[in-house]
Amino acid sequence: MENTPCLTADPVACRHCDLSAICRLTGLIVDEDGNTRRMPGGLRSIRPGAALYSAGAPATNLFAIRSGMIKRVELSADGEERVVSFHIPGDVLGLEAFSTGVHNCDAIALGRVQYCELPPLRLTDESQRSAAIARTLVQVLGTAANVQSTFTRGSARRRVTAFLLDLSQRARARGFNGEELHLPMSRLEIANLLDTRIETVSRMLQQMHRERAVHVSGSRVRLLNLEPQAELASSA
Amino acid sequence: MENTPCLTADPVACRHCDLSAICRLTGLIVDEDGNTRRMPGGLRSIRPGAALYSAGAPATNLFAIRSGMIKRVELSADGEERVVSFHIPGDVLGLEAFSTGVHNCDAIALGRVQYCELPPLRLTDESQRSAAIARTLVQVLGTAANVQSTFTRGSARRRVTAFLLDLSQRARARGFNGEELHLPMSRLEIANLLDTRIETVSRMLQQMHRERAVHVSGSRVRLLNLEPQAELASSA
DNA sequence: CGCTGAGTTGACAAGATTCAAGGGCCGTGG
DNA sequence: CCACGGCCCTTGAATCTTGTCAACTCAGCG
Repeated sequence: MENTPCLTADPVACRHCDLSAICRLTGLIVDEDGNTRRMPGGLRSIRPGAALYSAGAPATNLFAIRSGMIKRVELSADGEERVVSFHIPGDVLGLEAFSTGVHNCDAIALGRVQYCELPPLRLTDESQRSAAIARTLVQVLGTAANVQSTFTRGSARRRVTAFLLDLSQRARARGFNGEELHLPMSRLEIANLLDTRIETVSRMLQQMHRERAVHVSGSRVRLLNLEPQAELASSA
Repeated sequence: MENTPCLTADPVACRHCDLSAICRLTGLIVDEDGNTRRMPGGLRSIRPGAALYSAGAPATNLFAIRSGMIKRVELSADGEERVVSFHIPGDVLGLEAFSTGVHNCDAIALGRVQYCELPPLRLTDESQRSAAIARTLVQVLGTAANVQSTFTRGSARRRVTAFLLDLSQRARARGFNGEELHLPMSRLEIANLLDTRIETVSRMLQQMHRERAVHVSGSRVRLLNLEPQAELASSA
């Protein structure tokens, strides 16, 4: 009766969303068991390539992705784009910029994206609720902080593996199928996340395909026998 | 009359410390203009190689480095050590682990380190102070989160450059001399931060030395004409 | 039906790692 | 005081990995 939903098509349930604790605290949703209580401002959506927010814009709101995927990108001085992270339904965006109050990267939709938008949180009052929200923020933020540099360490093979495993695990944590991935982003965008080249990503995926570690077919990747590579350089 | 203090020897003033806002909020220090009011628990110190905290230990306290430097290291499964970050006086440690309540890396002193230790913060009460503290935490954490993957991106040359510039900038922000660096860590530890090899770090430093970009003499490095190599993109 | 853009593949060049050897510094012990 | 060994850093040469450039396939679309 419960078919695992598709990462790139189906919306995430509130109970799997990082924002749900805050939503409940702020009284935006009442219903806990997965059903959406329509929020003030409603469930919004943007089209492929559109920006959830842009670098330089004031950062006051929080966003929770409900369906589709987002890439966060920084444009370096020389016009190269570097992908900071990909986000799936259940992820919260906007928190990273709280320290400066200004977004430092663009958040671009890879395909159609539905999301919830939270009005600015007021942490300034004396309510118990305010403190509880702050604590939750510190937690969410701390979790996110401890991640990302895995993707730019080690060999190209290890990076691609880490990328796939990370995506798979996160999908599973949100109630999606972690074996059957869709990858709505281009090879170039993957390469920009992993700090390597498009040809290298392609070669690694094909190599892993030949070795039956994954099954690659365009943007569709099935994880078969994917061992997290410790740190490999030379093979005898 | 004001001689800029030495990064690896002199203590940082409270006014340059990230923790000072919190110290003031919690009433631990009263004096704002750089003088230390002895804190409850006092100014502690550890010897070279000793741990400020270790992976797996419960994370409740905050630490502010007053003098000396700290490396944070993760031991990977295969026994390799990977350096997560270096910290200078004025930096706050311990916050990264707030989400899990358990430290995920070791914090090791590179030389003698003096530090302040803050007892567990209680964010649970309803006071205005509590909310203010939480806001400060979110800010400090957010700033720290936006950094680290610069060091593992791009060519080896770019990484070494980024490493030196980052250290220099942070030193300056704390009131130290940003041109004359001491580097109490070994080449191996630098290499482990930059995800490269000790020989590569050595070669890059010597190359930059020959080009008069820096002046290298063992652990002493003077920045002369260090251009940030393409794709700077420092996130504010 | 040919254009276009994304993905793949091959050949070669550039860059990084590996292996090996040597130099300098420092503490220990003769 | 000097000799010695250990450790860290540097340097060179061979090798491997990744980047670069170019060609080709394939699917979508006019």
